[in-house]
Amino acid sequence: MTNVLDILEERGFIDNTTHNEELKSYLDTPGRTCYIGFDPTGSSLHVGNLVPIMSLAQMQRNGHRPIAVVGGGTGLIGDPSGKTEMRKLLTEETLNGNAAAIKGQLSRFLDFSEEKALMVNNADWLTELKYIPLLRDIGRHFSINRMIKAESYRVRLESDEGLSFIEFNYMILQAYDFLKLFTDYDCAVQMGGSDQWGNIVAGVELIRRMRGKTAFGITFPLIMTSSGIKMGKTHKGAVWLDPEQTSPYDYYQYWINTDDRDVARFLALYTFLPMDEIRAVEKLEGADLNSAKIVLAFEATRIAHGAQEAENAYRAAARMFGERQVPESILRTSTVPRKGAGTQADSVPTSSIPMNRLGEGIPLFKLLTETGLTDSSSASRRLISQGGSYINGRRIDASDYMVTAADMEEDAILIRAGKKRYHRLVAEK
RNA sequence: GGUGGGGUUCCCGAGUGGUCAAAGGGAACAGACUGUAAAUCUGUCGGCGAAGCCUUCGGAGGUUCAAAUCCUCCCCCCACCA
Repeated sequence: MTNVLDILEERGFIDNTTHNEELKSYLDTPGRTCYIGFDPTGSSLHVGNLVPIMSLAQMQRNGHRPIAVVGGGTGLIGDPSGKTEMRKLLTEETLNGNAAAIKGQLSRFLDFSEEKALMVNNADWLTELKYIPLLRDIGRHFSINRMIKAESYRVRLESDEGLSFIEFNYMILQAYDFLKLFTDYDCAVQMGGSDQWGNIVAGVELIRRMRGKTAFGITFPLIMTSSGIKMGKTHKGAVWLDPEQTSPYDYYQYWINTDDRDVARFLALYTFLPMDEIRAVEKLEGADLNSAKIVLAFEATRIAHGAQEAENAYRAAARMFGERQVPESILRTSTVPRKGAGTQADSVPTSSIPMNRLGEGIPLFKLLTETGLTDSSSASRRLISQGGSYINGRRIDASDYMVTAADMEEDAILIRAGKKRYHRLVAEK
């Protein structure tokens, strides 16, 4: 069980592969090169991108060389796959900025030293292409008859939205990417989400036609939570890897709130913990299952933001929700703190408030809005009247409650809205 | 270009002159129950320091005591035809 393909399979990464047996033996030799394209349509990757990222990391940990292709060139076109409508076209500037940001984030997951992993931007070659030579050299290998049968195009051809010519070319460019990487980096494996199947196969075939060699494709399943939501989505939008957009504490909390049914599956996908430990998690329930969630959250945060941030988030959560000792027997390889790491408040959203304002007293409903815990005074009143507002853990149900210096506890006031949202107020001297 | 149908509060979707801050569902939020889970039940779900007031039904005007609802122009979407 050392072949990466088996590992990926076992951990739930595989949706489909091209010529599975050949691929497997191809990967028996270490030092193979594989790639995944990342769309630079945003300035940050998010939890939904984690499966591709982790698969590259698994590849690297098992002796192969991953290439992350930032789609600076294809991003100028817009992939119609899996989209019901045409994407807005982005400017080259924006795309380049995004590409740079994404590179930074990937380096958390992959070791780029000594070219153990590579990052390239397909804008480097795609923007150089000349139309006529492209048509003559590449275009002639593509059959329109075949292309329009591809799921991604068919959906759009049948829809009211239609498919623009620019999008129709996307497949050709992605196939060209694969050919280019195959030629320049000896990269014979492309991976991607299941919606990429058509694009990947197009590349595999292009390589066979033009080089007479076999290249391979692997696709990942679309990960949904058991409650039927796309992975990494919350009502507030995506869960980002950029700590500026999603704080490590919120990131940790996202994982803590994992549905019971998903814990083991997510541990396999989103951590590097050994499978035999993870399988044991499937039998856990109740409090122990919550311990497993702590490990999941800790590991996921550690991988994305580093050990320090993970520990801060752990301690902040312990302070807010009470500390739970993670038993040694559960996922023992994890470096999660197990013996009372203590608590800390730094990771909880904190703001300061002038002492004199506290002297006069501030209505609680105003403070709730100021700290961002509610959107309006009306919402605050609602919250208070429903018994969802707390100061230092004590429920406040007087809608006209005045917050004063008397509410200070250890130089701070901890305001809570509902069960999970906290804000800490520190007095300015 | 022609003809017909639409654009409603976060989403879907009712509403065709007052009783509409606007049915119903979903999402969300709070409470209870729990394990910071799920399911369930209850409540809430435009804004404003209560009554009351203010803003909202694609945009701009108009008719009317009164408009999401009627009229005019404009923008956008869809269907069929060309």
